[in-house]
Amino acid sequence: MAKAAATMHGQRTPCQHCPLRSLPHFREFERDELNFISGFKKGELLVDAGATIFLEGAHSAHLFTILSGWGFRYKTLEDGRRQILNYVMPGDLIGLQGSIMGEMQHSTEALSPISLCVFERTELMTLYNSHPPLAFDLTWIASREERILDEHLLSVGRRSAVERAAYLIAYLHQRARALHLFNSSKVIPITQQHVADTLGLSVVHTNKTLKKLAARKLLLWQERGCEVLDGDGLAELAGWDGLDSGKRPFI
Amino acid sequence: MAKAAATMHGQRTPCQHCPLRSLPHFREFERDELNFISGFKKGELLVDAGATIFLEGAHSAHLFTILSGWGFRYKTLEDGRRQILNYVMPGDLIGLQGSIMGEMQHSTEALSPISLCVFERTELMTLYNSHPPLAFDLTWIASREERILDEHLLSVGRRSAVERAAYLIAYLHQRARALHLFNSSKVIPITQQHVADTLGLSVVHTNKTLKKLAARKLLLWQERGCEVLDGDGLAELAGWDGLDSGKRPFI
DNA sequence: CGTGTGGTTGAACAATGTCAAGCTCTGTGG
DNA sequence: CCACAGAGCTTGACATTGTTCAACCACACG
Repeated sequence: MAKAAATMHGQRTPCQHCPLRSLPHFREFERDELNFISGFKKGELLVDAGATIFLEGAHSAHLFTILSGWGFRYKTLEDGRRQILNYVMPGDLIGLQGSIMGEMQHSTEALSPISLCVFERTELMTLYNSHPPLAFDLTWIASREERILDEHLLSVGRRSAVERAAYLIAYLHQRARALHLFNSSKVIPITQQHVADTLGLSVVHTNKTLKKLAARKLLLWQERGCEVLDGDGLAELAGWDGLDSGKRPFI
Repeated sequence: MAKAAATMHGQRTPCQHCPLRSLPHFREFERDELNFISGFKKGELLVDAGATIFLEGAHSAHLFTILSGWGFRYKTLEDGRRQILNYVMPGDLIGLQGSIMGEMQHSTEALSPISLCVFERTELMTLYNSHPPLAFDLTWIASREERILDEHLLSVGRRSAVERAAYLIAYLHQRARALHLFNSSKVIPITQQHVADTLGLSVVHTNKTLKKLAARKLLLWQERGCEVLDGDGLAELAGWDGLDSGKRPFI
């Protein structure tokens, strides 16, 4: 199932030349902050599509920032039922929950090949001591995740199947677009099984639901993913206001 | 509908004698931290049952810690469908999301009379600058909320109606018990409408689902609330591991 | 060539929602 | 003290939504 290949490198991209920092989506950093983070970064990690980055129950010594690629966080029940909680994309810090509170209570898997910046959990407290604005950013990052989960919960709990699907695709589209991820592929690299497990639906019903959206010319389902034709139309159908457009911090 | 009565007091309970601090559930504080927080606290606020504490879209200048009472966070769709996101109880910090990120994107309402400690948003950065361990606690608090939302999402997305209901009641029971909230009443002060809006079900179906749990002698539905007969049984039925039993910080 | 993964479809069935009515409290005003 | 109204709970009949099962298809890959 999961090809668990992972390769560790020494530091390749220095934070000062991080390709993500030039995106208008992220806030600017002080030189001092940048230097600190560069020292905080221990190296880079490459994982294959399908690889598990974190497993529920683990106590990881590391946390990561996604440099490139797509992945998702999920939880499972004992009998195998799976719920996808959220998707991770470049600039996202993963493993913070586990680093702050101890044990990881969800798993994280790669949807595409992913490259990661590696940080060490034990050095987190140094960050809090020496760089209060970065500490604030960490709380900001956790609050943002909370906010997104609020919206997902509203979606799964109260939106109809069509609305839910429309919301999910609109959400992924907005995030990916802000990160300029559609320069090469234009396709969101998920299967209908992923959509089903995110929306709390069966694959069969998900398939029929996506067909309805395709019939309305809102999206197109390709091999290995989804192409968005009308992101605003999807958001409107879902009754969703869209994401914050302001700049956000990242570590 | 909402009786919006609220009364502001000067500081009544000094943080050094906060009744919550003596609970084994919370972590101990340094004298220095306690002094800082005591200065951070601007007063106390009393709100009636049914009152709205935060409204979606507002930019509140304050954040609060619950001293006593029950409440809940929720979001609504334009046509009125409501999703309850989580419940708030003594020791919970509310309004952090809004304080960190700007606008509040959910509402908060009191289930019972609530007393609140009042803090000012503008002084948050002082906390980050002067007390790194407290800053860490704030991130911890945000991460904890995230973790709870993860579990809720799993519940609403993948558990059956009976499992969901069992999980919710077990969850509320465990939290309230850890806070010694059942000394007086033994009853969780919610209506079946609240349960329905938390689980993403209709009230009618919720009623029938709760009857099944009552038939199994797991709980008892009273006027104005729910009494738990077998918390472990509920958790087991839901396939839920329960909350962390460790101490947690609070501000 | 097989084989596997992911997508598609229809039919039977189960879970949940909607509607409508009635019931039991509690609080309120006459 | 009684009548009434409203909130919350309960129940049954029926409609809708979503699930399960069982095929089958198309394509990529070894």
